[in-house]
Amino acid sequence: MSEDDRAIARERVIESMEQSAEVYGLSRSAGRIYGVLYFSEEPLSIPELVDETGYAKSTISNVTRTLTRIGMIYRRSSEGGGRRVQYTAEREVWFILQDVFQQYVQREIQTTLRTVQRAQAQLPDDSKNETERIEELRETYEDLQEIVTLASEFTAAELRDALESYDR
Amino acid sequence: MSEDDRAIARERVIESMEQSAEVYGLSRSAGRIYGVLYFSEEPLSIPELVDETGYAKSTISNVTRTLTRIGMIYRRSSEGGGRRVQYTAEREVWFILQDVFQQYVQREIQTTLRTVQRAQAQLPDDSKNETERIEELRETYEDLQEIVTLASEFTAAELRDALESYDR
DNA sequence: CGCTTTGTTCGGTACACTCCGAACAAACAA
DNA sequence: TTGTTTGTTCGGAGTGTACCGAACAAAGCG
Repeated sequence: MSEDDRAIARERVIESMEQSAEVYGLSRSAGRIYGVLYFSEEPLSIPELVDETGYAKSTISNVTRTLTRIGMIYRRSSEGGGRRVQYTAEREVWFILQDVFQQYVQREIQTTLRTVQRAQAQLPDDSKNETERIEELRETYEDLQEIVTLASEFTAAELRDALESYDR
Repeated sequence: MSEDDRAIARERVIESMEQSAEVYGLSRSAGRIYGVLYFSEEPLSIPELVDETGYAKSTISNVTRTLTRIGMIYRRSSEGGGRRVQYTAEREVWFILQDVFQQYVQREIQTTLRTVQRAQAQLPDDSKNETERIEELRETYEDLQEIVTLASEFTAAELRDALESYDR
């Protein structure tokens, strides 16, 4: 098993992370930067990330900021006392997915639900077309909110177990 | 309760759908077109959708195609025998979310899992850094795949019930 | 057969987004 | 102090996407 083979396998997985990043609304560079940090043994600084990824310093700076904001990587204010900033990856993918879920899906469901509830409050229940539709929407979104809220409190294993053991 | 109030409530909800569409990777126009169809009592043709939404005919044509492809709306080859194509909305929001899930999330998880499995197969288990990381990834993604597969077979109510009644 | 209506396709414009490089700020080293 | 390293910010080039209008195809109606 050569070092080359390991590097190739690593590269494939990182490419896959670039792909996934796009699916989750991030840039390819974000996927690569995360991937490099994911496989790195030690924390990396911005210049080191420039070397590893080939991206410009400014790109690294901007992308690390957003990755830090959404909790995919962590920023440590240097450990040698120097000015260098160090980054490490959150390696629990499940945590990351929960965060993305929370920030995008859950938020979207909540605002939609609020809009629907407000719209419904201003309408009478005279079963006109709009009124019925809005009622249906509200019910669905209340279910959704409950599901997402519960799911975000589970670990992946618990969630899997809950679904596998559920008897209809 | 005036017709105006109803129209205003309707408009608010449709705006919310435009927003949601963007979250799910669709265009705003897709959200509005779906929303108009969602509230419409009868099926609508392309010219009618042009009137209702203000979008250009070509935009309606393109967007209805993609909405039809992903199952958010249905296309009926005219019911008066004429050439007009009629569109109706899928009103079960849960079905739509399942489809989106299936097409985007599930697919992404599957390709990632395949990549990780292939990478792992080419590496020995000598517990080097890359090898460990890839093993962790594989486990997480196997859990994820199982969760998503199971969840996509549930109705919203069942899923909610499964989570609510699960005792850790 | 024209003429109208409907729907698709194609080229173009406007806009947002990604990434780069340069300029700048801040801290350390000599 | 001056020079060097690190990190952020800003302007711009390149690219993709949404949407529009025009041209075109296809079908019904006189």
